[in-house]
Amino acid sequence: MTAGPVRPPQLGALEAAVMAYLWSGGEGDAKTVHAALGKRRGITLNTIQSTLKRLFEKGLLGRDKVSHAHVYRAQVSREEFHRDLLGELVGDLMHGQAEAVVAAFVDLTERAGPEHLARLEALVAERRRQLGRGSE
Amino acid sequence: MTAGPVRPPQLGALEAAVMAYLWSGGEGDAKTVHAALGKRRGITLNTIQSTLKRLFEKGLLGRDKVSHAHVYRAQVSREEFHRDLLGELVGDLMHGQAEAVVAAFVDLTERAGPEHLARLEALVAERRRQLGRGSE
DNA sequence: CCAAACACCGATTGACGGTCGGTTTTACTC
DNA sequence: GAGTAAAACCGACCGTCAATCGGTGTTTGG
Repeated sequence: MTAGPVRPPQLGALEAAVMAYLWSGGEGDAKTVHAALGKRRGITLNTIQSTLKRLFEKGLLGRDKVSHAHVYRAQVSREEFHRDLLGELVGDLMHGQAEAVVAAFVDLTERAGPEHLARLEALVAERRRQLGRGSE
Repeated sequence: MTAGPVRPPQLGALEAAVMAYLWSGGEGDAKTVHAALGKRRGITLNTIQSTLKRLFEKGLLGRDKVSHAHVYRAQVSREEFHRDLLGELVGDLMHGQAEAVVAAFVDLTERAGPEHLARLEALVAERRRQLGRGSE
């Protein structure tokens, strides 16, 4: 096996909305999801069904047959998905420009809310402390 | 103002290669770029030309007419582009999961090379120090 | 067994990137 | 100034992919 690079699939707008719904709501069948966000968008139940199926095929959703309906649920947690997404990008960018990437991230963190900087610093400190033992 | 959504365009494989070349090489016309990476791929000069033009239209490249040829150069630095790219993603993810995003990033930084953690910590510390005083 | 509920298939549309062929424009050279 | 070669430009086609839905199976509950 060739070690498939864990490519987190790019999601379209509707796909992202569906994932967000299931990450928050836990689970749901096509009808439920359609009621929650299909109605507003004026799209048919069929569209939701197709989207759910595609997400299922991408491995992002799991499903169980309950009576004659599929009940979908997230197969990959929001955190996991985001981690992969970020990892994909950062992994690419880190080649040669690691410094710049790190700096950019600090910048973004501050912009997202200076209070997050404290959290960031604490996490980094902890990691470094753990690195202290064992290696140089 | 709410900040114009600076959407960094997603680049295709060839586009990314061209940008990488110009970020490193400084500048070049279609022929140069084609010689550098078109030949290997067995693609026409025309293809390179189209790609350069699209990147120009996206605002990523600038160009000057020298004699009857366009000489292209990066209009957006690699760092700037990466910053925008990262900003786009992080901005999306930070909504609600800021903690997780920060943690994931620290994780990735360590994986990319534990020596980067020191840099990260230093940067964060500096930012926090600057937050203490007024601005300017 | 029949009808509703639901899944599945196939087709279409609209972006986009990659890829070129063919045409037009441009700029030197004689 | 005409001729020519270089390069730009235009338009077209293909492949991929998400969104969208109509039509057709399939399952189930009464």
